Amino acid sequence: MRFTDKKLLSVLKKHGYKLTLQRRAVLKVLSSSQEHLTPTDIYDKVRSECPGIGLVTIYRLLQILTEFGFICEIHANDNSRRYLITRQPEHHHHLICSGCGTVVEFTDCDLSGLGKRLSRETGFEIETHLLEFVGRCRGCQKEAT
Amino acid sequence: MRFTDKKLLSVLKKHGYKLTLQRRAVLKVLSSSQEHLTPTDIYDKVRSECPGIGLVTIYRLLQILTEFGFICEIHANDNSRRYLITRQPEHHHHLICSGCGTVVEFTDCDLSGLGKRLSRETGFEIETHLLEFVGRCRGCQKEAT
DNA sequence: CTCAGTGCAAAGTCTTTGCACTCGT
DNA sequence: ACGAGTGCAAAGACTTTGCACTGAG
Repeated sequence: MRFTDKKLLSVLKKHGYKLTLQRRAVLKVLSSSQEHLTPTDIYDKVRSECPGIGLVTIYRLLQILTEFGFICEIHANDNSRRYLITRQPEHHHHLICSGCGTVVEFTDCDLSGLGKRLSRETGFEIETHLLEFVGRCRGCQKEAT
Repeated sequence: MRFTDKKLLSVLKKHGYKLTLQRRAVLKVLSSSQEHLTPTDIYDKVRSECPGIGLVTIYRLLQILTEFGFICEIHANDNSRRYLITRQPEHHHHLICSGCGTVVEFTDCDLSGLGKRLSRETGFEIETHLLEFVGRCRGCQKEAT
């Protein structure tokens, strides 16, 4: 599941944000991408549709989306800095392809048993957890052979 | 479990690295800290013992330690950039206190069932995973009351 | 004595901020 | 027409690199 750009636009509008060409273009790119993108990745993709756009505009929209919880970061892909993708608002996790960067979201992870055990052993009061799986998607498996 | 500075020094020596005062001081700070530290955090801590040290030296040692796999990053603590801590070399995970930043390592996580299910459902060939729990340690729970 | 290691300063990235102009409402 | 939003350029924050000096082996 994933937000459409229409949905995102309507939320922005409801909160009094203006629906500029730039924002429409960025949201289109974000909502239709399966990969986790850096601000610069988004910039490059958006420019074909919206040539004059500035990188700053992307940073500013990303910040707004983050406040709404529409953005989440991918961590497992080490070397890189800060990867972003639109998301569903419920608690969820990611399965990331180490080949092409495609991200699949999944929601069901039963970690309550492990959480309880850690809590018992360490005295910590568990608040949340972060879980990412990394692997190769079908396409990238084929490529490797 | 955690590497002592002695152990780390002996590995460096074995690989032909010189054991300078600066390196000794940084390793002492790293190996005795329970928190995840930024390069600047380390810098501040080391300066009391080794006043003339440069931040650059810390970056350079961190890079060496990373190559050996003695460093790992903490991700769950959002806002911040790049947090570091000495580690045990086996596959392991972290339990992080959202109050004081203390990090506890744990090794046993049974995610093979979940991994298999994801693999079946998505066609991904799972390679690895990243798991972090965030909570409040005993001390920080007391503080809150 | 030798050269890896250091610290300084400068350069490179990435991100944010200030400001005048533009365009959605 | 108004003010949020934009793009430029400049400033900040973080990290890496070049270079001459220092000190561990």
